[in-house]
Amino acid sequence: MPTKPSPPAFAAAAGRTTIADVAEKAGVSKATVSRFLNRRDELLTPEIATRVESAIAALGYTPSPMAQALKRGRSRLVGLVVADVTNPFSVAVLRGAEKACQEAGYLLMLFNLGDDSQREREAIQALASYHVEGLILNTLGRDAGAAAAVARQGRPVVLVDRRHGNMQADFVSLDNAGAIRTAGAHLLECGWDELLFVTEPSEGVSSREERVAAFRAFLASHPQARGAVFESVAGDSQALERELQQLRARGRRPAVLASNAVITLRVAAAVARLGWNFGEDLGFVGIDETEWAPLVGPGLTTIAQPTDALGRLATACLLERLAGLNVPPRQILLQGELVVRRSSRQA
Amino acid sequence: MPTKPSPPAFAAAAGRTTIADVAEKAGVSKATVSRFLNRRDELLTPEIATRVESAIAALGYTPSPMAQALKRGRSRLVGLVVADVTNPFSVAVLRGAEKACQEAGYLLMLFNLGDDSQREREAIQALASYHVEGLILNTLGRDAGAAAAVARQGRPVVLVDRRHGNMQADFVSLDNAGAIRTAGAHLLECGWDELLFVTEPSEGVSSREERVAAFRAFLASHPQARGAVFESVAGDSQALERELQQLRARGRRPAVLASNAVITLRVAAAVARLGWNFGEDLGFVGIDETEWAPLVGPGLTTIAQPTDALGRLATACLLERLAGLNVPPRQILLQGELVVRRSSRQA
DNA sequence: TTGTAGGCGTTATCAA
DNA sequence: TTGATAACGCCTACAA
Repeated sequence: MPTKPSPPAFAAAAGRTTIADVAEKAGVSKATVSRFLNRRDELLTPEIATRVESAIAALGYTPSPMAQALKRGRSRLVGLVVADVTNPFSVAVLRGAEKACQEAGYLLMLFNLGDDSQREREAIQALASYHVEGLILNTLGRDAGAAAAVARQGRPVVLVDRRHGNMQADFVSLDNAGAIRTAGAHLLECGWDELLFVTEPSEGVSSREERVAAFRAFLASHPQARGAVFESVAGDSQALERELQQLRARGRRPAVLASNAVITLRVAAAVARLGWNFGEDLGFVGIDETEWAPLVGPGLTTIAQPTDALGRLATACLLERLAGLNVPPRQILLQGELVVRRSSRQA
Repeated sequence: MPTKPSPPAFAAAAGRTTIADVAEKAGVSKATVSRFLNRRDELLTPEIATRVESAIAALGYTPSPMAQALKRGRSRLVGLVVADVTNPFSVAVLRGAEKACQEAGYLLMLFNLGDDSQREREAIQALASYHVEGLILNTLGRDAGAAAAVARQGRPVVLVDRRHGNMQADFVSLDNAGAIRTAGAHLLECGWDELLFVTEPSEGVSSREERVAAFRAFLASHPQARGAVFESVAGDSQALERELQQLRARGRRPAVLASNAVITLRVAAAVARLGWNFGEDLGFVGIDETEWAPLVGPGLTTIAQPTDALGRLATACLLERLAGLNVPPRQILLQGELVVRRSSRQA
């Protein structure tokens, strides 16, 4: 009994077309096809080159990135780990990073932690196992081990918005101190002088800590302003309302500086429940520009983060490292932009 | 001069530890390790099993998914293509899908089109080249070819929210007609009887078309209501304002039904510019629940889509197909939930 | 300039 | 029950 004579043909039909198929069709060796693909410069006979070229076209051949990765150790994959995709800031950064990756011929593999910082190690390992060439991290970095291990393997890591304890890596972020100063100065200029900085509990998130510290520093250097810090926890809206009432009892020109969009949402909800009006009963500036900021109350003044640039720069840093750049960890801080609306209007 | 005697040691240090390292350490063959990993049932000598086990633990070995994918043709990767990550609906679906994937031991590879439908083919090919086992598509499907090719290769495709012309595939979506009926009936009950359905130009997006058609059907079956459809294009806010003014001129109880969150944003902006109040000058219901809906004006009534369930079900469909389920394309329609706020309040 | 052969890390087939 | 060995699709010395 003759065994089936056509296992290769069958395989080709079922699977995708491989370099061997191209080689056969062109009547050359696999090596020649590979060379044609990678280093066209290495003078191939024009005739052979065209033969290979048309075979590739005819078969619609594309190299398998997985096989390439396996062989060369490079995958043209960049891993992006986000603490929470639900966060518009992260999504905006993601888009910037994605564009930059695309332009450089890289593919972005996204891993979302869903705000479960336990999963960070798992995420990094998963990504590493797919041989991502580098990592962009917008995470807590509670578990320094995983990222450090990747870095030690010589794969560059870039941190966005959140530093990781002692990790040595490029870092790209909003200039938090500058943003706070801008916001605070704006509020003061508009006559709001009893300030409350509302933030999520810092829980080790560096950007939150930096913003609080910057706010305190701002107060110290502006004696004409009075201010306090309030940590708003997720479930407890009553505490926030009480705090706002006390704030208003303290001064005639009270204002809130919200440390991010999540807090802005909470403050806006509380203000609605209290029946107050932004820009009259309470001044307001929030970090993070959102599509809905113009629509809440009379419009909310915000500090817009350069999210697209953050994503692009993070990617750029990564690609430079990939290209061999070997300098100490860099820190890139970008300015926020004040978007004035009526929540901070002059008295 | 002796050449370096330890290329393997070096390679192991620089790269990751491989199955060969484990085999060596345990004093067995690679095949045995592989068997231990995959089919523990195939009775291994307990002693060998433990030896392998501890070698794996000692080395911290994890199999390389890429090598596995290369060998078995399966990658434990699911591809998700989104027309626009900026869309909160897509992100919410993404989260649901991601959870389901994680639970099943799959990794989600995200590709974002950035609303550039030209890139769909490119996205699908990129994903396919990484041997994703299946595809979840939340896209226009203008270019039927790419997805169809994947499907033809026996890789399941699931469509979310948007159908693709003639493509035969599982489809998971909001029950658009039901949602429109619910919203319309609610407005009528509350006394709003001069309706305007505002939508983005349909541009071949099936969900948009279905919603418009459902609205027309609703009008036809409710003679007491009067209504019209308005297509709002991205840049032209003036046209929308004019339309709203005409609407209000037509009837004493005018209301808008917004076909999604993008439109809700535009309508809210127009209403703010006109100085109107939702729930007084204009009734309102919008499809898509958002975090900011409670904060705009007196609170916006919405139809919340079961985004998490959509994502999970899409994944479930995919996994069933992967497991060999072979039935004709299914269509899974989920109900939306009416979230009543004051924008639709009774006269 | 082109082809042969070996190996990347796995799994699967076949002997032993 | 275990171990060689040959692929998977690709790249790259090295040889021709």
